[in-house]
Amino acid sequence: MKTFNEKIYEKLKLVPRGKVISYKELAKSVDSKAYRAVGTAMMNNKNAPIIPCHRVIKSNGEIGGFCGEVKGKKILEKIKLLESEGVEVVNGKIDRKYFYSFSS
DNA sequence: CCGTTGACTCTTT
DNA sequence: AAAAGAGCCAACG
Repeated sequence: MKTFNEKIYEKLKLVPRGKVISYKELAKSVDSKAYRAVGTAMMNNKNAPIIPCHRVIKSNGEIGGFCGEVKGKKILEKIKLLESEGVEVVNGKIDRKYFYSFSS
């Protein structure tokens, strides 16, 4: 039995470049509503290189607090640059059309 | 086993 | 529109 975070990682890895997904949708993809646990899994994520955490965002289209307004940290622009490769980031937010869905 | 915590989300004010 | 409160699940001590 894989742990919750493992399942989340698998799903997240399936998200194509230029697309993003919200915590809720990600949790739902694993048949759970643990959107909180999803975020915790990302924080704990030991598979950092294989997990595009920056591709996971909030449902309202904003980036997660992990790079939103971290004083002293400049990762904010780094994330925006990564998303700019395929996702149009407007005012620090992402359009719904860039949201990836597992329901095909 | 229970209480606290967290990269969240939804509803109401 | 912005802010606050309640609800949600999993991991840790």
